[in-house]
Amino acid sequence: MFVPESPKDAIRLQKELAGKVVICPLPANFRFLGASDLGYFSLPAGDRGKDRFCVAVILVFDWPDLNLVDEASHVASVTFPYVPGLLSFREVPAMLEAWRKLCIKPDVFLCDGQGIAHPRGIGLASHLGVILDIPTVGCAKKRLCGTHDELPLQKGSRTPLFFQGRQVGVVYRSRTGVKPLYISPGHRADIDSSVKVVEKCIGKYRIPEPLRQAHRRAADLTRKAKLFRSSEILC
DNA sequence: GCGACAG
DNA sequence: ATCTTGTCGC
Repeated sequence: MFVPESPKDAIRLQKELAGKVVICPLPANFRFLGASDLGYFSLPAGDRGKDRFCVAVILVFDWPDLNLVDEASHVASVTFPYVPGLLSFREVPAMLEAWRKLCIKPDVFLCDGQGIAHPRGIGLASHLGVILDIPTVGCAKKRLCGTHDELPLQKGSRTPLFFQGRQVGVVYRSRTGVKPLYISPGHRADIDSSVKVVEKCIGKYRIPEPLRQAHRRAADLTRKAKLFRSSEILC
């Protein structure tokens, strides 16, 4: 039951995995930070026009300089539908394949999605962290669940994100006037150290630099993969 | 029953 | 996420 057949099975598995999530400070010192993202594409009209694929990308940077030191990617077919709260079942499989291809395994991993700021306490970052048993941090561009006070427009401002009476993360304004980020621990991380890592990754833009670069790489590879597979079908 | 709803 | 052109603003 590694890959659930239905959303119902997925939720059952989530509740099981949620019990394995560990909340503790991230390593005080570490050498490599990983960041991942996915791109999706479908083939042009035709018999297989509805097939969906995804490209998972993982970038590894040295810390705290953030120079790119390794990279891996993997193309796979999408096997699970997008359901809010079940995103990890769509993205984790391809991510694990990309992880296998890395030469340098990062010490801390940044994910494009929620950590424990999730209805069942196990968003994408937590799920991946538990499966690989590595420290992960969730950094989402939108809120999935929870409530919070209004946030000042100045960059650097933050406010706790609460869910069911307890703090699950932080809403963080990475740049003045932009929409905030939703930061929460994934696995083997806590709220404070998660925010600190993300904070140190903010460059000139809203999205932390490692995730931003992973996103660009994923977009590039997705475009290439689509062209390649399209031309293969024509032959 | 009516909204909300990561990517 | 993805499909898509121009366009308002710093």
